[in-house]
Parts: sequence; C-alpha cells; structure tokens
Amino acid sequence: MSRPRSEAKRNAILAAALRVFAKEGLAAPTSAVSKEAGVAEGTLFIYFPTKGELVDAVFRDIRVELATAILSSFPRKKDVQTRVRHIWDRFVDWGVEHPDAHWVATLMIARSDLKADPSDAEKAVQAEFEAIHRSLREQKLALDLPPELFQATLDALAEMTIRMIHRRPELAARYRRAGFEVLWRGVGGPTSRSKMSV
Amino acid sequence: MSRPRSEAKRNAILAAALRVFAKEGLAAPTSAVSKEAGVAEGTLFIYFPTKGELVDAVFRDIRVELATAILSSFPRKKDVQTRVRHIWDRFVDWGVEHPDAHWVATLMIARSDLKADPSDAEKAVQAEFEAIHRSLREQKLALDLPPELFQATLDALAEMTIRMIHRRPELAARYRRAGFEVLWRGVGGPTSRSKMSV
Amino acid sequence: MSRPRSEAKRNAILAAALRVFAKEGLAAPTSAVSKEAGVAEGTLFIYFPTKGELVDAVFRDIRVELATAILSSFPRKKDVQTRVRHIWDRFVDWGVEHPDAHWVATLMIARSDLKADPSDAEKAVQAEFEAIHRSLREQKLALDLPPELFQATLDALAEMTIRMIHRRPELAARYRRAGFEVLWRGVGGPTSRSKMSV
Amino acid sequence: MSRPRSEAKRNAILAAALRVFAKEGLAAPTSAVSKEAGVAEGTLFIYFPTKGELVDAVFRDIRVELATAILSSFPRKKDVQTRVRHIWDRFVDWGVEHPDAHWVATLMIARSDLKADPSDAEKAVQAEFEAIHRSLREQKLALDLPPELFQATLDALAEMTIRMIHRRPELAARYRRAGFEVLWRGVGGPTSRSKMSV
DNA sequence: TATGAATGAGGATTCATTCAT
DNA sequence: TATGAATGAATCCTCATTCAT
Repeated sequence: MSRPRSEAKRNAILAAALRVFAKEGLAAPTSAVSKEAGVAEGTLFIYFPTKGELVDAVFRDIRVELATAILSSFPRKKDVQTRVRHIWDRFVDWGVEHPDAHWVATLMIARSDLKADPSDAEKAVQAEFEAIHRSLREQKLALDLPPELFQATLDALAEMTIRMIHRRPELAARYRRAGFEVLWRGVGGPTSRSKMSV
Repeated sequence: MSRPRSEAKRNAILAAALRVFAKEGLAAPTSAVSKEAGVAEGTLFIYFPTKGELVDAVFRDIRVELATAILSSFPRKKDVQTRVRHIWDRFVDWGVEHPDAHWVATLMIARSDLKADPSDAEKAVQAEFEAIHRSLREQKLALDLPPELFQATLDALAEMTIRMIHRRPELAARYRRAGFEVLWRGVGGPTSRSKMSV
Repeated sequence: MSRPRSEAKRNAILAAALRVFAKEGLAAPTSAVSKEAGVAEGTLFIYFPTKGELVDAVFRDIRVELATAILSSFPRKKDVQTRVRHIWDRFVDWGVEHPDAHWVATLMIARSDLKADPSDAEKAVQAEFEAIHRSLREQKLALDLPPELFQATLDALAEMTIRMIHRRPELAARYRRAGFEVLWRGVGGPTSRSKMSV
Repeated sequence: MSRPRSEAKRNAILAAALRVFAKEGLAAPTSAVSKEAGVAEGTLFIYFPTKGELVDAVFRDIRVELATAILSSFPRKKDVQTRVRHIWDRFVDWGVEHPDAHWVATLMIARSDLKADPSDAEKAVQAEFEAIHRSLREQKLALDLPPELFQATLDALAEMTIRMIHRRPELAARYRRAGFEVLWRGVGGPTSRSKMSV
C-alpha cells in the first residue's frame, strides 16, 4: 500500500559503501556512501540502522560472494590437487577481479569488533576444506598439519598473491601459478615432474 | 625546528601510541595517547606535528624493531636453510612477544596512505633476503620463484603463524615448526628425512 | 478538507498521544504516537497536519474532560461552599484518576506556544467561577480578592494537591480535605466549628 | 601553565543558557547557547560534558539563587507571621525580578528526569520551613496540616502569584498582598483585624 | 484514505589542531 | 618547551513531513 522497501536500493547502498570504503577507508562518512548511492542521508539508515550494521553487511556480502565463487562448479568428485587448485584459482581470480572487495575485506579484518557469523556458503566452503584435509591425510600428505593451519595457509598465500598481482598485474599468471606451487609443495603434495618452474 | 628537547618524552608518546592504538584502533583520539603518555594534549603536537606523522613514526618504529630483531646475530656465513630458519624464528618470536606491535602493524598495513620508506635495518634485511634468494637459485631450488614473491611468502606465512599462535598459545611450538616446514618445502628446499611430522 | 473518515482513528491517535507524551514527554516522536495508536506514520498527519496541532488537540481534549467532570451534576442551586467543594472534589478526583492527563497538562502549560481558546465547557466552568465569586462577595467574604486570583488560587491548590496525592496515594483523603480547608479558609470562608483538623 | 578554565566563562554559559531556554524552551540547541554566550560550540562541552548536565546546572543555579534570596537577612528570631511573610515576599519578589529564571524553573519541573539533590542553601530554607511549622503547631494553628503540605502550599501560591504578576504587572502589589492573605488565612494564621481587604 | 519509504535539515558531540599563558 | 582551554569542522543519527503506491 506504500512504496515497498526496495532490494535494489539496499544493494545500491551496499555497492556504494564498498566503493567508498575501498577508496576512503572504513572511516568514510555515511554521507559519502549515501551520496554515492544516490539516496538521501536518512535513507541509508532505513536499510542499515547504524553505520556498524552497514559495515557488517558489506563484510558479510563480500564473504558470501567469495564463498559462492569458490563453490560454483566445485569439482567435488575430483582428486585433491584438482580441488585445491580450484579453490586457489577461484580465490585468486575473485580477488583480482574485485579489487575493492578484496581491499575492503582486508580493512574489515583489521578490526577487533567485527561480527562474522558464517553464512551457509562459508560453511559449505569450510566443509570442503575439511574434506580436502582428510584426503591429504589419507594419502599420507600433510601428515600432521593441523586443519586450521592448512586453511589459514591457503588464505594467507592467496591474499598475498592477490596483493602481488594488484601491484604488478602483468605478472598475474606467473604469480598465480607460483603461489599455488608454494602452497602445494608446502603442504606436502606430490610434485611429480613439476619442477617449480614458474 | 631544532630537535625537540626530550627524547624520553618522544619515546613515551610513541610507546603510549602503540598501546592505545593496539587497544582502541588507529581511530583512537590523540588525547587518549597523550593521556596514556602522561603529557598534555598540546605536547604531543610538539613532537609529532600531525596525527598522521605520529602514526607513521609508530609504524616505522615497529618495522625497525622487527628488522633489528632479525639482524641480531644473523648467521650470515651459514647455509641457506639456517639463515631462512633464523629469519623465521626471529620474525615469529618477535610477533608472539610483541602482540601490540604486531597487531598495530596489521592495522597500519590496512591503510592506503602509509608512508613506508625503509629504514637502514630494513634495507639490510632486504639484502639478506636477496642473498638467500641467490643461494636458493644456485642450489637449483625455487628455480623461477621471483624474489619479491619469496619475501612476500615468508611475510605472509609468518604473519599467519603469529596470528594462529595468538589464538592458541599452547600450540605455539607446533605452529611455529609447521609454518616453517610449509615455507621451506613450498620454496623447494630439500626436506631430507624430515617427514613433515609437526 | 472534508472531515476525516474515522472519528475512532482520530481518538485512537489522541489517546495514544496522551499515553506517549505522559511517558516520554512532549518531545516524543510522532512515530512513537502512531505506533502506539496502531496506525501508519503518515496517517497521523491526515488527522493532525502538524505535530503542534496534535499537541494542541490533546491539550484541548484534556481541558474539555476536566471541565466536563466539573460540570457534571454541578449543584448550581446550592450554597457557595457546596459549589466550591464540588469543583474542588471533581478537580482533585479527576487529576488523581487521570495521572497521564494531569501530567501532560503540566507539560503543556510549560510551553509558551500553546493555543488555549476555551471550549464551551470551559466557558461554563468559568461562568460558575464568576457566580461563586459574586456569592462570596455578597456574603462579605473574600472581599477584594480579584476574581481571576480566586480561580488561579483554586487551580494552584488543586494541582498541588493532586501532585501530593500522586506522591503519597495512601494520604489521598487527608490531602484532599486539607487542601480544601486551606482554600476555603484562605478565601475567607466561614470555618464554623471546623478546627482545621485534617 | 596554560589558560586556566575560566569561572567567568562558565557563568557566561549558564547565563546564556538561562536566557535561551527561557525564550526557546529546553529543546533549544546547545549551539544557540554557545552563540549567545559568545563561545565556540565545542567550548560549552568543556564546561558541561552533556546538554543534560548543563540543564541540571542551570536548574541548580536557579534554586540556589532563590534559596539565597530567601535566607538573606532572614528574621530567624521574629514571630511566625513575620518569618512566613519574609519568605513570601522574597520568593515573590525574586520571581518577579527574574522572569527568565522563574519560567525556566517551571520548565525544569516539567521533566521527569531532573536531578535535584538540594544545595546547602536549600537545606537551610527547608530547616526554616520546619521551624515555622513547629511554631504554627505550638500556637495551635494549622493544627494537623502536614509539614510537606504547608511547604507545598506556599510554593504553589507563590508560583501562582508570580505568574499572575507577570501577566498584569500593574497589579503586582495587590496580587502579592492578596496571595499572602490567602496563604496566611488558609494555613490558619490569626487574622486579627485584617479584613482581607486587599 | 492509508501506508511506510524517502527526504534532508538539524542537533549533540568528538577531536585534531591552535594558541594564550 | 609545556600546558590544557578554545576552536569549529565534521559526523552519526533523528524525526517531522512529504509522496509514491
């Protein structure tokens, strides 16, 4: 009976926030966000009652998108290396293609007060990580590497690789491959004939 | 424009800033810093004309300390693995022992506007990294791994390891060893009898 | 400009406003009133074009109710004391039984911008006051007490009595009687055998 | 060693607040107060950390001034009527001479959230009231009038009288005398030959 | 008419920086 | 130099009112 609350507007605000936060940091004024979104200052607070909730929503959005990218056509039935490689490629590609989101995620993590209850997609990714870790174990690889360390390692190396690619985009392919080699060898994966030539 | 009187006061402010920023984030007011340092609000601006310069100085201080820790009794004449291991241990230990500094460094890096011209100590560390990379090459390890990627990998893995240890201090030894294994294997180092049992 | 549809809705808003203003003060948002009334925010402005008009309407409503209570079975033919006593009792009882209305009236009076053109009921009460004042004069009581002062005195004492009763409800009967004694003696009424024992 | 916090400035802000609140109500913006006081907006918050504390301070100031006016050359040794008359006159005169303060006090009382821990002066006035009440009792006047009701009565009548005088200043003397007559008779005081001719 | 989303001016408060002492 | 009061721009959020549906 009245104007319905528009999902499009909510998304416009989220997207605007992503852009503004990426450019100006999380300290950017909400007024900059509403301006970028093309809505009135007060409108923002209809969709996100406080700035903190906006920030949280942006963060959650980013994580959902990354997790979704990873899950899309995930080769669940294939061997470990293929699965790890899939995650690696999707992760790195996503970060390279969404520099704003990647950078804002970095900003978000540098906050003690972030609320990060995982989305369903994230839980699914988590499950894949655990399955991968089990497979590595069964194959006598990464023998005693604790699972949380395995995941953290992949995260850290992917983040690093994305950062490097942003710095020197022309080396993207090389960095991406080299990063994976480090991960795979580091984790104890069989290297076959691959000679670490990147 | 002459050098400020009390070097001690300058250091007190720097130390206070480290504590305050670690606890409250970089958005903490300068008044909180001056209070923690036991000086008047205006005094801070005698030593650091703007907040940005204070932040930069804190950052530089942290980096100098880390670099110094790494350089102290650095085994320049020993073999590669020993040298890498030295850097790894000093880096991780430093991060574990200085949680404030480590956390603030993380906050600092999450800023686009940081000025980071390297100190002499950092340049020396940089030189060691390059020497290490040459050695790896000569030994046909990490064949085509670009040097900047090698250094970034060590950084990323050390940071990650420190973070993990802060989360579960009782696993410190295990994490520290496992982290190094990943690095060393990842980089193509010979693993000899070591079976990745961490 | 035609009369709004639902008189019931108008009354619901007025009643809600009374409750909300009593609890939160006149600064309470109109949204709180509409919510309490169970109508949409915009609906309120169909019935009361501005917040000020709502406030005025609430005030007028209160005054009409008080005046009506006073006029109900008013002993117009009885002697002065009976009539004054009637007003006193009705006034005090009304205030005691309608704490919200009484409190909101207090809030209203504490505003310079209130519009208070008297209702018919109020005019009738006013007329009774004048009649009472004439009677007092004829009986050589309250000789030169100006009529407006007589009315203001009754008001002030009744308000005060109500406030005291709200504070200590268990003393209601005593306060009510004592208040009247003060009024009646103060105005010069014959006290006969009554010894001010309250 | 630095500019000292100025009592004069604090008073300027208090006085400005009194004027502004009297004219625009307690909802007046703090910016209006600071402007009226001739200080920057931020300065106000050095002296009064929140608007609420400013409001409380204004209220307390008013009450102290009124109590002080009452206590000044208070005829403690004189008979009851003289003492009551003294309070009455000082109270009414103060209200007439300080319309802003009187009006703002009215606004303040119409707030549920006021903090009113009594000042020393107020406690002293309170003590005089109790002494008066005892005297009245000993003289078999106001026999069972509870003390709190006696004080509330004086307050209510004085407030009313002040209000009436503000409305018709030319009748000040008459209103002031008549008000006292009502109080004195109402409370049971001996009226001697006084014929209530006001 | 009824709804509630949209608007944007306004307001209390913070804080980096300046300046009188 | 050291102090901390003074400044005022900037920020998050509220809310009376409007308007599309």
